[in-house]
Amino acid sequence: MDDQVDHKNTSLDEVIFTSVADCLQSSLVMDYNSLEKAFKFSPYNYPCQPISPSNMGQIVNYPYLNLTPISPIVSSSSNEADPKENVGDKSGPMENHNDGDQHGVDETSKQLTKQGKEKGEKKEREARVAFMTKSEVDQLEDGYRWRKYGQKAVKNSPYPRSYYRCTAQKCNVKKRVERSFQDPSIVITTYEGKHYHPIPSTLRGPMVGEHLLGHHGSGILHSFKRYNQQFLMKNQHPVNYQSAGTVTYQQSHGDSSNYSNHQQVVDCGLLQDIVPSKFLKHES
DNA sequence: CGCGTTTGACCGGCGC
DNA sequence: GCGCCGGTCAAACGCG
Repeated sequence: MDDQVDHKNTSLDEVIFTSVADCLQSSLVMDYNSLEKAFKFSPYNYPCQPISPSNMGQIVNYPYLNLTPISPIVSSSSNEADPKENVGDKSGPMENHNDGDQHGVDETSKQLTKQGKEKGEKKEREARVAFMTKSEVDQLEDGYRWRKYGQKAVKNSPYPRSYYRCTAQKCNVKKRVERSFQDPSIVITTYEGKHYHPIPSTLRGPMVGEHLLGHHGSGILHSFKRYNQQFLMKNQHPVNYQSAGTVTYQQSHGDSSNYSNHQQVVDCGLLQDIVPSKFLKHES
């Protein structure tokens, strides 16, 4: 592939957001596979993006990740009929999707495969959240246990994409891990779905996140959706959860800077998702 | 033996 | 209809 990023997909040349809010306000629909292209705008050009207290909420749900938001990029991951119709003011049947979708993507797809789909019913996908990680290891330690169920070569990339599924029972959260072909030191991890269980306590002992999430183990997307709700209130825009899409973060991984990184994250409002607003007052 | 990984086959969506 | 591609399945295999 050459340098041209001119595709049938929406051109990502226009896709530089400084906050999740920007992303959500945008009607842009970005395919997951376009993340790779989008990333080239973000990793080093925006090493210290403004961190909104809201988008940090997502990170809480993966307490093992010490993430620094770089360029949050919203991607519609919904397979809803036409993305063009999916964004914007769609008031379709998905607004109440946040609490009843425990059946998950996997079962859905499997059922669709083996039983055939209902007429006119399309497979729905969870919104996805992508993280960029500068790491030599592909597997991020995010506190959850994953089982690899597939690996595929990625077109135009020498690096394969690995598919993982959460090993927890009835948890259909999946993630994809691949390396950026433009910068092999960058690992792109995409989470899909939400955890409805606590973080396994076997890793590194009890974590803050485990307690905080214990009530429902919300998961990264849960917060994301909650953020959307906040965003909704702030902006009075109907935002379709399903079209909320992918948000991209960058993580510094595997060295002593982790902690400071984490501190930075917290300082920037990491706990907004779970900590009363008084903790955030200093920011506003 | 249980759990996780590997890997080729298979399937569905999509563009031509 | 055909081919490409992304995603998933599942048997075989490895490891502790």
